[in-house]
Amino acid sequence: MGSSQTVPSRRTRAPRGGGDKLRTEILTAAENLLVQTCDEAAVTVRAVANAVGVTPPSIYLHFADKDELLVAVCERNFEELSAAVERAAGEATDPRDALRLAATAYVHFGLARPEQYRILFMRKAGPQTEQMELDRLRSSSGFNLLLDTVQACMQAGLMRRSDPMVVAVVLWSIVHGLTSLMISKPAFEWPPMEEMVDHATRAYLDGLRP
Amino acid sequence: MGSSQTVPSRRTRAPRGGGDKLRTEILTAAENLLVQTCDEAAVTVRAVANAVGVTPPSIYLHFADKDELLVAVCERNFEELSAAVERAAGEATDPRDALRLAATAYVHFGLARPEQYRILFMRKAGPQTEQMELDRLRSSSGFNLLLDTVQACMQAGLMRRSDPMVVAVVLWSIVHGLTSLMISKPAFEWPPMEEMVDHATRAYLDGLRP
DNA sequence: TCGTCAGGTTAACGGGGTTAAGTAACCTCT
DNA sequence: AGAGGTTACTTAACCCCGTTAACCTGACGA
Repeated sequence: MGSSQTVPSRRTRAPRGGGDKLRTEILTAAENLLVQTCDEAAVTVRAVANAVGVTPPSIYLHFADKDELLVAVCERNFEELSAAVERAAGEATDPRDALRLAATAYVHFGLARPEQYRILFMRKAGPQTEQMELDRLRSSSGFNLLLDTVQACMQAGLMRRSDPMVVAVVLWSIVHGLTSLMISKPAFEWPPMEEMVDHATRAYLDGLRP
Repeated sequence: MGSSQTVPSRRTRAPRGGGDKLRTEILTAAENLLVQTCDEAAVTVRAVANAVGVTPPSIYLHFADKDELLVAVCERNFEELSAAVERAAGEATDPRDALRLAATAYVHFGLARPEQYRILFMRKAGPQTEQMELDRLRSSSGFNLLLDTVQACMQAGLMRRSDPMVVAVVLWSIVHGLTSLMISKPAFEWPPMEEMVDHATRAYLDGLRP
């Protein structure tokens, strides 16, 4: 790989059917920018276009606006988060342990990708963007697995019977609360993350025993 | 009190010692903008200056940058949040109930001022801004009251002995998690707020019994 | 070969944060 | 009462941002 030029030497034009190639190039360039700078503000349309080797208006051939681009970038991470949580839950032997392992995996994943987590779960989204995100959330295997696991706990007699939706949302709130607080106030002297997650979920689930 | 003009007819210049008058005018104008539009993006330096009846550079006579202005606006709300939580805790008879009442008051307060809550607790702040916020947090009566109340629970035999800091932070995470999730995903079909807060804190505190 | 159309570009608009330099009202001091 | 000097601003401008309208041009089927 030779010397990387400062001006990324305009892309060669894509062949006839290959317009979608640019779309994925934009997505990976935007993701790289987000990860490298760790700052959503650095991901400007112009910076992304420049990284791809294209002019800014070309972005709008594939994304309606900047918001849609950011959401598309983070969709991938949402799938990965779902997968990581499911994988962790799969390691457990009983559904109660599955919830605890999933909780730790969730926080761990979020803290490893703070900017993406911030965009996914801490941002103010426009109405239609939010609707899209919610649809994706509800149809995601992650959230449904959470609900199912809560119900499995109740059926197995590990958890007092109550509204599973409330329990699921509260569990989500606990892990989201820890994750988002640690992301937005990194300079605070937080106790060790694993200790907090373990303590929180253990105590909450203990309090829900039959 | 005539007809309010579209162009707010330039302020009359402040007298000699009264330069600080503009500072408070800027703060209240910015707060009004934030509350009325319910959108942080609408609070631009230019809009604030225009609302006060002054030109944009005047803002910088009193605030280093836009960030400092926003933080100054929300400081007031932080004090109010502390006060509201303390007031609620004061209604309780035992420290365990104090925690529950404070939790509900916290979420209630946050949901009533979503944009301010977002700026205070969900934003990415610059390093020095964050340091200021953390100092204010640590020296706030609200956070110290939380810690004290947790310790009071332990001393009263209402709560198993463990690191009070962990318990306090987790309690904070629970209420922050609920508040911030409901703020950033308002279109989700959340169960009733009071039910969730009550369920969450009750279960968590039950799980922490000796 | 030639027209068409996908896959881009050029140029520009309006608005944002921020700064350097200028100006005018106020107060003091004689 | 008038001259400073300080305070409280303004004027003008810079650079970056998202976004749009209009144009261009190379690839490909007929």
